[in-house]
Amino acid sequence: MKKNNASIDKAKKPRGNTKTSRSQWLVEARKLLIQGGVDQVKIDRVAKNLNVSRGGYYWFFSNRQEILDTLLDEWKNIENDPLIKALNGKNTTQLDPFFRFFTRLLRERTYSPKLDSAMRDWARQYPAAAAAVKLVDNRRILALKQAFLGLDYAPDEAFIRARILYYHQIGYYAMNVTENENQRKEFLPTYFKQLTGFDLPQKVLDALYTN
Amino acid sequence: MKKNNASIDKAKKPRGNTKTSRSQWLVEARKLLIQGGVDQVKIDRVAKNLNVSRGGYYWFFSNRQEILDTLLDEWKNIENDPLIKALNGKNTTQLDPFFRFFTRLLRERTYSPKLDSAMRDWARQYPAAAAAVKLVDNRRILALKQAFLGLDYAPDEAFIRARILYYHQIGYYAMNVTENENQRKEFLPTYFKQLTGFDLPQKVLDALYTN
DNA sequence: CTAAAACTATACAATAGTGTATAGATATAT
DNA sequence: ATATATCTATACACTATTGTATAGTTTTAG
Repeated sequence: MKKNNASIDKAKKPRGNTKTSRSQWLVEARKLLIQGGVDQVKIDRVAKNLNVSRGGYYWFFSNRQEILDTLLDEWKNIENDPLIKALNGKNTTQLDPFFRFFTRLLRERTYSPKLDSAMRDWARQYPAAAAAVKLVDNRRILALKQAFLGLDYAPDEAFIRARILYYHQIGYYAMNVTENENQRKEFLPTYFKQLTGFDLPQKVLDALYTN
Repeated sequence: MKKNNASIDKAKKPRGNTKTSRSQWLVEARKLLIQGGVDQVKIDRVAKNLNVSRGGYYWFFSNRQEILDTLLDEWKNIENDPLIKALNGKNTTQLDPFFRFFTRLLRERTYSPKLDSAMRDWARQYPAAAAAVKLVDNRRILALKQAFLGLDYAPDEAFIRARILYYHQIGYYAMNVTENENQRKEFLPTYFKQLTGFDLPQKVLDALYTN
């Protein structure tokens, strides 16, 4: 039993006739963004999904653009990027970053490829989103390049391999591939070999299946 | 000098007070679809871009959905898929399909990756679009697999290579990469080697630079 | 118990977009 | 020339969505 659910939001008890919080509006708006893209993030639909009238929205945000920009900022924040975290952990072997990277993609727990896609779509219309996407992509590709350098690839090859691996993943999700986790695990060793140039150790594969 | 511009549309001269044609509405709507996604395809904006009032739209189409569905159908049609055409041409060597495939992607003349992206976005909201995207993707991946089989890869490896190559391209464009044609040509040999397992012959590379 | 902070709900005005109805314009066939 | 098929323009009704204004509710502090 949790002592105080309100602490999820601001760690302080709300005073008045409160049903929602700023972060609840954000969570619900993010869902709509993921499902249907920016244009589907409509204040009245968010309110409806929160079982609340639109009125409260304008208490937390000044207009529609503000919640969109907030979602963009949160996504852009490096602290929230599971892929970067996966690549930057502590390593026993130089392949560790790749094990973690693939695991993260496979599991789709902390990483939301659909949110990424939504941001990419938005980027076509909205320059600020385009800038954010570029930043995030470059950051990830650079981190991947570092990982490939750790495998002793020459800088040029490391860069191209980083791009192929990253672009491939983007495409994989952009395609909305409907494989389930087990099917994806089946293909994993072949993908891993092709994309990194190294065999996926049986130990690592087993670990993916057991927990 | 063209004899008759109207022949572009229906090969018959329009009779009355005509400023647009069905296909002009489609062309203009497609532009909006590419630029901003389905939700940005608004009849009044298409009309404005055609310098015409909305009135005429409902002569050619019965409602908004109809032009969207028409765009989807046209895109889905295999006859209009430059990537399939590229892969299915006549070959001197077994690498020819790949030369043509890469050329098509590089040139971006007949192939519109942005339209592909827009369709993919739409697919998240609209089941018919999702089905079309799946169909087109599977068709292309299968054609790529055939090309890889021509290089004597085992069926499994051919399939995974087809996917990696295709997904990679999807991602490449989904990322809206801002490289110009020359930059892309520079990377081409390394990409080609990584993605096909074969060297790009100097002759082919030269041909890309000269014409 | 009461005040007031912190929202919520409702009503309203304004704008954007769709679809319909209909009168008007015009190029071609005859 | 003129009839008519083939559009175009305009006006209207309707719906969706945003933003504002304001009165109402409720919970906690004191």
